[in-house]
Amino acid sequence: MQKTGQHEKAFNALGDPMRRLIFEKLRSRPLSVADIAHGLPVSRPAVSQHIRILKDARLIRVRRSGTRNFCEIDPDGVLAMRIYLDNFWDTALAAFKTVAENQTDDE
Amino acid sequence: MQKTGQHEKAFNALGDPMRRLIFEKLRSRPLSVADIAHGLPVSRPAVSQHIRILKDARLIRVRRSGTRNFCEIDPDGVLAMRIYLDNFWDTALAAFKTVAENQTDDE
DNA sequence: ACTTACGGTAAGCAATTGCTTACCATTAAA
DNA sequence: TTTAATGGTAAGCAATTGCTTACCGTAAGT
Repeated sequence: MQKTGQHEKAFNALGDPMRRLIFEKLRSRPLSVADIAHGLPVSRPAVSQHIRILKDARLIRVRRSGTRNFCEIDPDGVLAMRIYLDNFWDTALAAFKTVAENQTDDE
Repeated sequence: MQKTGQHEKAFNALGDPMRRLIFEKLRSRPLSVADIAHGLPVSRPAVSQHIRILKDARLIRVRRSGTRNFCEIDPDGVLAMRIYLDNFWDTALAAFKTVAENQTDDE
């Protein structure tokens, strides 16, 4: 009973360029919200809102430390997308084969 | 020199629920535009517009046959996303390790 | 030639989304 | 305790996006 689409929210979250940018920033190391906002062409509250969406999609995790919120990649959401795409890939290629066979249906 | 982000358009395209639905419909077999629209809660022109975006993202291909346009999965866009995520996965996990090591920095 | 099926495009509208500026709460430093 | 740093949330606005209807072109069928 897999709860329909953990990947749905993830795709939705990464559908936005700014969120992909934030996601990329966290690729190599955890950063505080302010750190993330620094250098981005949007305000800090805007970043906060993006962070919530990324968190809901389980693409990042937020860990509080003092007054700062450190964000880091959450493997769960990333894995969900990988699994979905890997699975999609397999069935799509299988379908391709079937079509090819039916097309070369020659005996 | 990889041309910055073939995956960008793909993530953008799959960021929309209706486009994910269309994408899913094509998973097992090619379908005409009308076939895709049939059963969806939106008009056929709406489907046409989604198809263009999916095509631009190289997630689907369109092959004309008589008066019908058959859509099918394009492995290119899917592969681009897979490669991006696989790569992301690797570097993110490597970063996790580094953090863990520095955290247990006890001598 | 007429008609029907298929489907792309444009214009306009409605809903959603992303951003900003407030404002407030919490924690650490003075 | 006062002050500064950090950051979440709300309200409002602007831009984008997705949808519809209308229209037109092309290819098959009659």
